[in-house]
Amino acid sequence: MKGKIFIIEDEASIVQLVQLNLEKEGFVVSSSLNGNEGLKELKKFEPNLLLLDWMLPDLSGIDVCKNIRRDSNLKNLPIIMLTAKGEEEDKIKGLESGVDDYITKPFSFNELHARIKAVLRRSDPNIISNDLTFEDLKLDRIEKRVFRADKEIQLGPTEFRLLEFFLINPKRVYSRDQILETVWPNNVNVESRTIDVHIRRLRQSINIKDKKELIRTVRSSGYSLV
Amino acid sequence: MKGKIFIIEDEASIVQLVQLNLEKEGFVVSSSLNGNEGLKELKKFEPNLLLLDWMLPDLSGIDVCKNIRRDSNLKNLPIIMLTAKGEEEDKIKGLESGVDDYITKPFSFNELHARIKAVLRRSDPNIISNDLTFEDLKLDRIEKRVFRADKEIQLGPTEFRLLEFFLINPKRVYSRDQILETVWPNNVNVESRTIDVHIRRLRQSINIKDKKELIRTVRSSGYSLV
DNA sequence: TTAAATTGTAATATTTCTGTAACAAAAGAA
DNA sequence: TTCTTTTGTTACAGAAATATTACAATTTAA
Repeated sequence: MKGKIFIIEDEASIVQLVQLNLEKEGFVVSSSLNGNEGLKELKKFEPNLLLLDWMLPDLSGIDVCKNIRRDSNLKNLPIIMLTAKGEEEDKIKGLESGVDDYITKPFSFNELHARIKAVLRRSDPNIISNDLTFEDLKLDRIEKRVFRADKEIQLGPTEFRLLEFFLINPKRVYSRDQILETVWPNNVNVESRTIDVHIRRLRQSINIKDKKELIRTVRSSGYSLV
Repeated sequence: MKGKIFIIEDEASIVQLVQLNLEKEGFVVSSSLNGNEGLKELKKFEPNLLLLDWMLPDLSGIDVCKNIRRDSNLKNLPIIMLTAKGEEEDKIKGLESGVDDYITKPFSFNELHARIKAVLRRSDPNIISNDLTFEDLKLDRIEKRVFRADKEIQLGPTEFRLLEFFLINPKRVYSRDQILETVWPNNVNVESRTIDVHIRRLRQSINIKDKKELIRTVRSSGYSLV
């Protein structure tokens, strides 16, 4: 799944077209033709991104936007505003009201797609694909494969989950307790030093000679991917 | 490739919608907004099927149709007529003039797709492929046959469904639960370990010596086709 | 109806993975 | 330096997951 996108736009033809195209790209899409209803459905649908028309029959796009930014659950929802030609002077106003990007109608689908990807990449990089990557490291969550410099690497289940964990937030340092909580199934009790051993195993697997060490030890704090 | 479809229809919105959907299904699609031009482009495009609007700005659908039937190269081109509601009395006239099927607007895409498949199956069964393939593996869903490297392989019903399942999403790793849910009829209760046995049987059947193993075991995750 | 094929399960064998302990090495602190 | 703390490394036994086999029950075909 690439992510969920909600559309609030009153021109049904645009909605259909965009929806179809996005679904073709692997997004899950839902839509609403006006602002008030849209706001309600939004909360149920929990999208990763909102495409919002500037001019709506009831509320204006800006009003919808403000509403969203006021809602603690939706505060961080990325929004791309759809504006008609000639409304461009309002750009700045739109961005001020908390829009992440805007696009002028008529737009090509490619342009829209590019912007969606850009915005999503900023807000939630994992949605764009099921691959987690960091430098020359790639982890495919669907096929359950790991590559370093395009060479496949064999990992045991725990090492796989461990690497997956680090790849979600590279560079960040995690304590052994944090690692334990997330990577190990709940309610198991393992020694904190066990992690050292798994780190060692992971290191051994992903390290390639002449390539730099990818896992950093932070004494008295934990480990991180660098 | 599933085949080429040409559309002659003057409502651009319908054309767009249908075209997108058909392309999503794997057809190659081209279109024209009026009859005369459509006839010309038809000959270049060489479609396997024509979607023809009843009411066109210049020629009527029937005229286009008659034209086609008179042309020795296009004589056998299957045609599905698109009619608006209320024109239904004309059905018979349409079919008499050499139309293979007709569909009334507004129609759902599913309905259209079903009719297209039906017509194509009659006129050119090879186009509607019900084969799933992956590398040198081929599964014919209609004839219920499986081939590896052009040699037919005998499978039991369950192994067949299992392989069919893997072929729909090759490379993707499925858990035993996912496999159970999809491959086994609902509401049956079989041990999750039973799958191992069927995997073994499937492996035994589709493996050929000197050829690589096709089913990959991903410890603690499941299986996939590779 | 009989024979053959198919299916699910249990029992057993095999493989792979995991956690721990013990010791070595490194980094800080005194 | 020397001591203390933290991390690295290794080996290994037990655990866990998968493979394989055999068999009885059931379905299908002859």
